[in-house]
Amino acid sequence: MHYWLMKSEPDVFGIDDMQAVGEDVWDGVRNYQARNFLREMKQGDLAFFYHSSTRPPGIVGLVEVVAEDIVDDTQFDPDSPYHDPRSSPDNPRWRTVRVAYRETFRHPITLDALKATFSPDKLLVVRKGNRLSVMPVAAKVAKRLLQMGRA
DNA sequence: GCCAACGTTGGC
DNA sequence: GCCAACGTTGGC
Repeated sequence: MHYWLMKSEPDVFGIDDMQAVGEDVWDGVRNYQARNFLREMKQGDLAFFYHSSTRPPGIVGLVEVVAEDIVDDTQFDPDSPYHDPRSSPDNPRWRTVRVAYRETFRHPITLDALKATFSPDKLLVVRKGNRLSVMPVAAKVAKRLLQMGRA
């Protein structure tokens, strides 16, 4: 079982939306490095839900991977902001996972707290200039994050 | 709203 | 294959 971190803008889709829908396809990722991490995800993996482009940014909850290797249909939708005209249904360029809401942390972990607790080589999201929207989290770090969030 | 960081595109 | 221009992310 592996841990991950996934970013979302609460103005677009936040942890409350995640809780409301219960389950959702994590669509809209259009970065190859992030997609490669999505491809590595397995059913049962847990992902920290991170709010970006908000004040304060930080980890707010937890979701679980419930289905692997899902085609992101928004790539074929001309009306979608995630439309990719160069991807073909025969060979979809963007695949993702389906996730289910698990919990909202009693104590959201702000980016400031993350920076104070973890060095950039331990937790990628605190690295300056990091723009990855999906990234792995080491088990040891994940355990600590769960403690902090649930405290 | 600004701007640093950095991924992508396209001309050559 | 290089690299300048451009677009996007995301913290502040």
